[in-house]
Amino acid sequence: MISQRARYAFKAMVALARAKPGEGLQIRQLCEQEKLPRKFLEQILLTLKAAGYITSRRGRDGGYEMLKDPEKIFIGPLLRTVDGPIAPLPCLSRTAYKRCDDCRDESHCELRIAFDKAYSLYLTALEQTTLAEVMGAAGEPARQLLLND
Amino acid sequence: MISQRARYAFKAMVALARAKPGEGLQIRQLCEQEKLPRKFLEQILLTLKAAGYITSRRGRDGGYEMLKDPEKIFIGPLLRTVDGPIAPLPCLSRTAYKRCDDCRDESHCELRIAFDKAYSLYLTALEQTTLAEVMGAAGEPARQLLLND
DNA sequence: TGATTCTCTACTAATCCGATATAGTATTGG
DNA sequence: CCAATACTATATCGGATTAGTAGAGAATCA
Repeated sequence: MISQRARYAFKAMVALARAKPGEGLQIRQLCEQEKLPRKFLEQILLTLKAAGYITSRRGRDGGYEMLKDPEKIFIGPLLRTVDGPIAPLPCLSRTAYKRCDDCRDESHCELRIAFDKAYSLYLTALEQTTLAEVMGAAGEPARQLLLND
Repeated sequence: MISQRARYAFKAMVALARAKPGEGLQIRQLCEQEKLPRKFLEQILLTLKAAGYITSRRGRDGGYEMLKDPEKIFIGPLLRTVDGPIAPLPCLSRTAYKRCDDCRDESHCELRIAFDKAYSLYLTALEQTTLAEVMGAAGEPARQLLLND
């Protein structure tokens, strides 16, 4: 399960992507529109800003605004920014690789092999899907799930 | 990241699958061979037993033994029995489906759409891979990762 | 200047995770 | 039969993480 944090981040990004360019949104509007807890959201927006996704202005007419083109925002990195590493095992992580303490031979580790393929597919999909695509698909008539668990 | 619990479970299953049929392993052997904390492992073995993967015998020459054919043990369900639902969102879970509280229209939810495809691929892979396959692959010469994160 | 809005750090309550403790039940060799 | 052995079951616990709050501070603009 992804964290609540990641969900809020995602919702905020969608809202900001929908706002007219040049016109940002204030945190108050974000909270009210999407029903997000304000102070928690503040933190999240700061990390999104630090990661270069959005920008902000202080003062009377301040607010947050999308900085990066939604067609260039990929779900994978966005998720990683707020939730940290995505990999199911440390030894499968590219951004936070760590050898398992007790692992004798990584290339013959059953656990690693068990998750390698599945995770590779998962990550690739997340890294190729853009925020723009997702928003486009959400606007269309209706959708069928591909599959669930 | 999968839990420590799941890792221990996995290791124990591999060890039990390797043991000769008819000859089980005692928990002490499992702990020593794989360096697992004993009391924690006991709990895990109980849930594996409850799920029908293994069987056990009490008393002096007791122990645990593989019950299910490793060719019929799929990684996905195995993971689910120890770690619970795998899905990144409750609304994408088949075994533990739950609607998100604030969701107006599930079929147009950006968050859901963003993870649908990736998760579908992940789950399908995990549900098609067997313990036997993984153990076979681990025995072969060397392996290249498909990809990491 | 002062109202407004973002920024930054610290804090907290609740939950989860990994692990241990303890008491009990079944089996079997002697 | 009994004592040692091994599994069963439940309660507990410390530490880490998560979700969220508090409050002081800094920028902006009328």
